[in-house]
Amino acid sequence: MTTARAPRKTGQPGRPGYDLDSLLAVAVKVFNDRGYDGTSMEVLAKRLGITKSSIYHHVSGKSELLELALSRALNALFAVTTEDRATTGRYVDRLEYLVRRSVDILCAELPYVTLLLRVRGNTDVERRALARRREFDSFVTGLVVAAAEEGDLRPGVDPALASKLVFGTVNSLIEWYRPRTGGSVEELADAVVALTFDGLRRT
Amino acid sequence: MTTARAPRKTGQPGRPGYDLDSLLAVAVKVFNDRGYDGTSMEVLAKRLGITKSSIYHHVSGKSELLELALSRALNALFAVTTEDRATTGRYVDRLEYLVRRSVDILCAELPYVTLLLRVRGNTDVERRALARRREFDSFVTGLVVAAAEEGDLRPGVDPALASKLVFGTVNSLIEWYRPRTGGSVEELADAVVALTFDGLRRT
DNA sequence: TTAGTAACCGAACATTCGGTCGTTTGGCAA
DNA sequence: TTGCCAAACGACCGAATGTTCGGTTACTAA
Repeated sequence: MTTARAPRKTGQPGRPGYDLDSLLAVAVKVFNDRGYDGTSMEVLAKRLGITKSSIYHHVSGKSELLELALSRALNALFAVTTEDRATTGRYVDRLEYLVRRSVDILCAELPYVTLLLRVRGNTDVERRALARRREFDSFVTGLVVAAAEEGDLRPGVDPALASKLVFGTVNSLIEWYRPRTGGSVEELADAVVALTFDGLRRT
Repeated sequence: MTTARAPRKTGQPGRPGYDLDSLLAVAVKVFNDRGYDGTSMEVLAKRLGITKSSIYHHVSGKSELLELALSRALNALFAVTTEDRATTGRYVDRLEYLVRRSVDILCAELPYVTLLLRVRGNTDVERRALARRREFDSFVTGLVVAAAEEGDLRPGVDPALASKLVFGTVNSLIEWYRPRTGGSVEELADAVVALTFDGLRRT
């Protein structure tokens, strides 16, 4: 569990070892295991199988690792908001599409999104990420409000509350979803949409 | 924001100041703001308005603060599992009751439950808390499975998945719920039950 | 006034933290 | 073989961390 050697790289000149991407992947995994603040460069190095100082060859510091990871998650999420089916058609349908695609991205970029959803705002890097995340949230809330105005939502549901709860459901996937445990991502997205839109109880 | 003096205490002998409960309340708030690992005894002392060393008069160390807080949250949650309406009647109704009461407790003990839901398992204290939390989760899953067997759930819903999603929804409250922002806790519990059991879409 | 008591203080401590530096290693192309 | 270069190394640094300890302060009850 301590050392986990043998990265990658082929063909290129220079000594073989980690490149930025493969190093980041390991780092994010460790950050999720122990929390960002709970992860020292020392234990990170140990899990990488290299020394502390070697990490600084790839990255300027601990916070850059965080920034790279958070950007990746945020870019993936924001990309959805400009997709065709998220910007045209009835708003319920846009909303359903957004929920579905969010599940996709959450699963595809699981470690990065996990890290994003746990950011507290202690540093500038974290605060910037939180600001972008709020942007995404307000896009979602806008969809729910518009869907309610179009009369496609169950009456009596507060749109602001509903959007928080729905994306609470989606985001809670990071607490337990692990790839390759039976069933495709599409089936999972179906289940999430079914539950959030039609509910649990037999009708 | 730095110093936040003036605790409480009356009548009793001894110098006035924090007692364990009032100190713990502040500590948990800070832990939630910055994360447990991201909170040093120094900044904690500053927010308490006393010195680092004074904290050790009330508590044996940082980890005891965490343990006290986590126990409080877990005890509150487990208390529900032995209540009458959670152990008798049709299983859907038990489940609905449990969801409703979980919302209550989440709101009533918000800081403590928030801390609990963010534990990563870095130390023994955290791992013990995670183990007790898993116990609670399996109680919930048991209810969902039984409700499905009684035929009260929408067909085609995987019980294990459903229980994870429903409690994902409930637990996501900690991300945004703040006391006294319009509406009682009961109304919130109603909304959560309505959404999880009947869904978002107009029927 | 005097005890008793609960809370607080300040200076120190060993350890761990994130980060720097100059040097070495291993694979490629010429 | 040579030269290049990306990657890794080990020793070190100042600052921050959690904790300890002996002493002080402010209140109550007698």
